[in-house]
Amino acid sequence: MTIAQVAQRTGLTAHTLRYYERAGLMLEPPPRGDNGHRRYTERDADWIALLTRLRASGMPIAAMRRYAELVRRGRDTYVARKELLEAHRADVIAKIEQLRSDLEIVDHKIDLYSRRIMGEE
Amino acid sequence: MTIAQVAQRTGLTAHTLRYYERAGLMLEPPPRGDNGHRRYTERDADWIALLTRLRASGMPIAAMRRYAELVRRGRDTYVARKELLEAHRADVIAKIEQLRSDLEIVDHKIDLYSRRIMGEE
DNA sequence: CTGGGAGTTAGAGCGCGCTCTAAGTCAAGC
DNA sequence: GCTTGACTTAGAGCGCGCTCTAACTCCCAG
Repeated sequence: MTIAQVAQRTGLTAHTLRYYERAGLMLEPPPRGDNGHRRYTERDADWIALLTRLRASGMPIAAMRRYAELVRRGRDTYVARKELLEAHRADVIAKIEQLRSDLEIVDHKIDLYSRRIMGEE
Repeated sequence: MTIAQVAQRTGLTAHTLRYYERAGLMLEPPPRGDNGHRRYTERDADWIALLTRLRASGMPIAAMRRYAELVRRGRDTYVARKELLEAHRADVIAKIEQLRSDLEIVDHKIDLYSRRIMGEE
């Protein structure tokens, strides 16, 4: 798989894929073909897909790097990995709650404007 | 009210309050005392509190500026204000949905590790 | 043999939202 | 008078996550 294909598949750009690699997010740097081009495996693509999900949920690059390091270190980091994800999970839930609460104010304001608009017309 | 008091109350720093003012987020620049210091009114503090809620819900500074402009322009912008907030509301809801969906993957992974840890011990 | 297209690198640049610095003014307390 | 502390300004700097540029190599089609 070429970098362009992985980009296509994951929605990231080739630039970003190289950036992620530099940032230490890959389990191992993808091997190169004779021409020096990266050749990604299916497993790489799956891993990158997972990264995009973690990223989309607001996990910082630094935490993703820590996670990648744990995965690289193998089976005896299951507990640490689980803890890392649980911490992230708590962050996400807190964020959702925060958004929900802020949404109330927005809704309230919208309501207010609705009534004012009604009152005028 | 001094800038420090408003900072205290809103959780922003004095630096940020001045930045918001420069960014055009205030309804009007707070008047100054004889010493040239800003003197905020209760209404200013309320407005800033609203800004922090909008900000916390992810509204960009630029959108907050547009909203402030509408408020400054007075009563005949109710519809536009409502539309702006409704657009923001849709953004927030979409974000919440996105987070919820990403959370599923995280939960799934946590589950996986739980079972692996169990299996090993 | 000549383009064109896809990849490579190191490193610069950008947009956002602050955050801080430097240099200055002013008022109150010792 | 002198220090301390709260404020003022213009503008620089920062952290994050990309995003892009320049210069290069390689390969293939015409």
